[in-house]
Amino acid sequence: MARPTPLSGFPEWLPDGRVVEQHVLEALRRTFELHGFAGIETRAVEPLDQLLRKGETSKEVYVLRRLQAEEGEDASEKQLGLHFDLTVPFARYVLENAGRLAFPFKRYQIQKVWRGERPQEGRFREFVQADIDVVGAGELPYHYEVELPLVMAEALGSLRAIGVPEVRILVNNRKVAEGFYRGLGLDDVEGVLRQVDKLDKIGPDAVAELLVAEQGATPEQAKACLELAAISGTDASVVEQVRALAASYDAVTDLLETGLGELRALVEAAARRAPGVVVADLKIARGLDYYTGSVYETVLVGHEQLGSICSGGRYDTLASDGKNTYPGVGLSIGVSRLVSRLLSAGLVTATRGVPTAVLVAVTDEETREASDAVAAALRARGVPADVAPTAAKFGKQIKYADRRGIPFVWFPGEQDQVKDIRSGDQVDADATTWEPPAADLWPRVVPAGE
RNA sequence: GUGGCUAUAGCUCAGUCGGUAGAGCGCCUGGUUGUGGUCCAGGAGGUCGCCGGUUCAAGCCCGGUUAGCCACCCCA
Repeated sequence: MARPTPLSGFPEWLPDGRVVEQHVLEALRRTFELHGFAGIETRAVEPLDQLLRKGETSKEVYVLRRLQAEEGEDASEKQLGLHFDLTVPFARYVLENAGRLAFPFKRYQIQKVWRGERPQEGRFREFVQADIDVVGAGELPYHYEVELPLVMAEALGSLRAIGVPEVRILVNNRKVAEGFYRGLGLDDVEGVLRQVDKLDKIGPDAVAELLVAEQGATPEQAKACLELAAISGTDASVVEQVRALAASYDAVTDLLETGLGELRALVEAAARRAPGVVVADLKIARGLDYYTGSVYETVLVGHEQLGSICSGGRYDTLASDGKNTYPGVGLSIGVSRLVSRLLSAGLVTATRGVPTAVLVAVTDEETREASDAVAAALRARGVPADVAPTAAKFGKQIKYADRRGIPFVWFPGEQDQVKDIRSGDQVDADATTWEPPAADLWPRVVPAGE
């Protein structure tokens, strides 16, 4: 078979990259569980009509079909698509299991998702998301909108030790934006948000033009939108700035006041519990139209161009079965986006790509069993050990270990010896008692350069 | 979905005016008694993405196609 070419947008890591990814996944899972989130996994597919409820995303959904599907089979059976996020499957799961779940229900979910996008750096067609959501039955207290981003701050903060840069969680509140725009007399809130969202890419002048041309705003309304978008800060003073701005345009509404109250609570709590991490930023819009309260977007400091690595928000109707509605709030980390940057920018590295801590050399094939016995004795005590593939010259066997990052080579004999191939130190050793230093026992993930 | 760029050794790339293919790194072997990395010597490895056209002659020019990268869109 000819050598296959890589498929763009379907990332695969080499073993040492996988070590990094798994460390990240483990760290996230641990933080989520420390905060009481229960883990679930949902199937990879959902009925197509469920997936399409979000509207615009339809083009991105991969549909599933049997290769030999009969003509007309698709019509009689329910069409299936691969899920493109974890929120839609979760909503379906909540409805399906509502009678067996206890609300408010806190869950985390770490799975692959698929999107038919044009790939780019940090943008994939198959990638891993790590979601946390809290969903209530009928109602959901506001304080969860404060707590969830702080859980994510803690989860991402736990990765600082391996070299992950600082994060900044930018927050806004849909009620603030909507209340402000409506107060100005702009009723196409979605449209305005979409234009304002381009601020970082095309600049304020171009956004102002778009607001006038596309949204039918007056130049003064456009100016007000830009002034709102320019407000940001880490304390409650942003609330006063917004209120003053709205007053100056006579655009104060009840909705705006409600949103400002919520934003203030979030910023104040965050300032106490995770100082400097959460920043109120009134230009954060989020394209998704189902958010109804707080919205969140997270950037890696120094890697802002990568885009958001963790986003989410509050939605009043995560799910609804007609009789009951289930409001929720959640965030999702783009694990693949994060890990791909950690690896490509050389921020984080694994000490080795194989688990093996000790390579047991083979003197000759007649005594391979003795080498196997050494490896077995090491493994029995929890030391990952491998046996050399051939009884090649010891130089080659050492090289075999070196190329894989295996730190120790064991030489069986009258008196067994073990060599630390980094230092060259070689000492007598006994397979029933010898242990490598704790730091060498398993591969570790460390900041690059250490 | 729209637009731009690219495609040569395992990797990163060079290849002039169109004249049958190069470097560095990596890999293999050797430098005597079974201990790697440095150094030295030697070696293997290419359908120049694919299909067609122009030409005496194409890696190079032209058309198509596929794939990759980047930007837009959107988003993790």
